[in-house]
Amino acid sequence: MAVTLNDIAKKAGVSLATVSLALNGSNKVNKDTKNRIKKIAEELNYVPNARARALVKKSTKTIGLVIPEVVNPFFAELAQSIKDYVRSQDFNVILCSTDYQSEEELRYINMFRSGQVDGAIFACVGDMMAQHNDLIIKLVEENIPVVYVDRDGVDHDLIPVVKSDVYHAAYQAADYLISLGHKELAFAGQSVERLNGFKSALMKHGLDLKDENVYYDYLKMEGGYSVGEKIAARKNKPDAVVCLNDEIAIGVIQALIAKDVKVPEEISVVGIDNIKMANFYNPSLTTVNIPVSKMGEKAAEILMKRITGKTLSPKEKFFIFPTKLVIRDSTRKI
Amino acid sequence: MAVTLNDIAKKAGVSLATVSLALNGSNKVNKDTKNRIKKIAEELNYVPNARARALVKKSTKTIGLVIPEVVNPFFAELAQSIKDYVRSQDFNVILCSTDYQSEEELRYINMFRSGQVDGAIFACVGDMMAQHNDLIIKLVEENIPVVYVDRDGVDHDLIPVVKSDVYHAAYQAADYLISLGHKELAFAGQSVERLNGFKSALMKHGLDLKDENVYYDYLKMEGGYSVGEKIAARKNKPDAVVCLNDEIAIGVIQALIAKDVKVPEEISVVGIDNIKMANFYNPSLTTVNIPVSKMGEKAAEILMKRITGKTLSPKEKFFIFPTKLVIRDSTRKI
DNA sequence: AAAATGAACTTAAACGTTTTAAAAGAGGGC
DNA sequence: GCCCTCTTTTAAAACGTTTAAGTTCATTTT
Repeated sequence: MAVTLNDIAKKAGVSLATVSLALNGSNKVNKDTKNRIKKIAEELNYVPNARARALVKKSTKTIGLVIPEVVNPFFAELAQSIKDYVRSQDFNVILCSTDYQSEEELRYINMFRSGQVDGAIFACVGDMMAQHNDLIIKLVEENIPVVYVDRDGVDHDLIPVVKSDVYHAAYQAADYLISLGHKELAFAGQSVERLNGFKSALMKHGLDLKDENVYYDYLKMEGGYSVGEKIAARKNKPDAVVCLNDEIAIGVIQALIAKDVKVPEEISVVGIDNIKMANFYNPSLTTVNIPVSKMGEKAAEILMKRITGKTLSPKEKFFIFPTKLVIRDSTRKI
Repeated sequence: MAVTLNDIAKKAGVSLATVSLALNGSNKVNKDTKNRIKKIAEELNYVPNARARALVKKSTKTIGLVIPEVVNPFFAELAQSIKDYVRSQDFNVILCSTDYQSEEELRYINMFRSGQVDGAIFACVGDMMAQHNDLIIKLVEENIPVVYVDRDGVDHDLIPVVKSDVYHAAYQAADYLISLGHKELAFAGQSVERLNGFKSALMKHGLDLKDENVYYDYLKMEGGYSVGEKIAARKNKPDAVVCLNDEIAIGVIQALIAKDVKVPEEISVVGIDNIKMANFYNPSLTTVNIPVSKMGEKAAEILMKRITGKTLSPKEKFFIFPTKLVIRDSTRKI
């Protein structure tokens, strides 16, 4: 059906090897024959068989990207930036979203072991599911490079980690709210690291944290909405809330507004991530920027280095991006 | 390095063929040997080489998904639903986003021709870029099945199209606004089909459309914001605007509010798509629902049918989904 | 003129599976 | 002992490349 090297070889009256060499631009083949072969290939509309090539080269020029879901601006942007980078190196990315299902991650790991990809990036599925770090370590030991992004690193020399300082992000958010005069801060979302950063800011200013002010749950936008409803229903409301991410923050705000609690007049809300929508929401959202695109690009760059056998600088084995407070309209001075 | 059929064969004292047969569950091999082989495979932690398998089976169990960008809730949801469906058939999806670049689409088409995928879905890159329908037709003629979603179909028997009735969606939006008493409607975004639907509603009610009320441009959220600013700056403002999609609508609203034009009190705004954020925005967005997930699932189902050689019902060759008006708070009766 | 060099091309192995056709072995019936 | 049949196993081709190791033949070197 499809035209192969052999077809070209016959038509050109040379051996299949010559054709291969010619099309790959080897300088061991005569210029004239090379051109002749190239012309014939063109005419026949030849395109090399990627499957055959993959077998002999032991490479599919494809990487796997494991994320919890695409329908989440943060991961979408991560995916985009990673795709953009690897694409520039003529690689492709297989989209592996797990929907926070541990078994799905497992299936993907097995697929990776089969050699369908040359490497993989595992993004942040940290807190909320059983991890397969042991299997992932096996994977890299079988020479399939892996890099983690925003996922708690196993301390393994062969698994580089690209992170943002989310501990500090939560700290910044809380610290800013306190500097505005807020005294009773709440936290929404499930992430040890962020919660700890949040706590450390309170501690620094000698504020204490009531249990009822911690909504430590696996939340999405709808979950944020429920938290907002719960807060609105309390007699003693917190005067500010730090959310694990912007989506949750938007959910919280929407619920508060719906229950006639004014944001930021009565309660200040801050998110983390700085997704595009944060700037377009109403009120626009005060948040802590996480440079997702840069992180994705860096992770991809590091993975490609590993795939091509380049050595990493020590810094690249644990690359941490700083976060930055972005002040908008969902917070105000008391 | 990695363990192969041969390794198992040696250890089991049988031929490589027997091992292959055994592991693939053939009933031509003795039960005892089968079990013995399976046990050894287990012990050695064997996993079949996907690259070799792909070569002989002429299948990679992978499809390509071509979309303009992932960072767009509509396409993210489409991607998610397609991934979910094909995953249930043990297939994977390669993420091919073009950033609206015609050449990128071209590169992907060539990659598809090389046999890296068993089929492909091309989503909606219709109006805003040079199309490669001719090359895509070649692709399917080379036996790589393709389905279009929300992309203007070439009239080719081998290219099924899954669509939503966006013409009608725009009609519904405009019709609803008119029923609320609005008389001077504007349109924002670049899509012939939607603009035509919009126009037909005006026509039906005998309203005419001034040129200045058509912001026919390739827009994203930021673009919507500019349009909102322009509208806010006009002395004679339209009293309602229909946007190509929800993102643009949100941009428009955000700008209007920033310029102290109240939505919906002074201007009603309606979107199309019904992304999740439409319900969480403030004001929540009146929009026309497009069942993206269902569309994605249907497209994937049809593609898988084509890949596995099943025949399609006539209906499946042109599958069109109805749209539905969703009334929220960004519109009001005059 | 023999030997050495080098350019241009070819042979054949390799990659790791699947799968077809053939071989080998085990019983059974005559 | 021979022929058949049936089960189990194996050899080998095929998939379409890449590439290391030849081979051929012309040209240069000594």
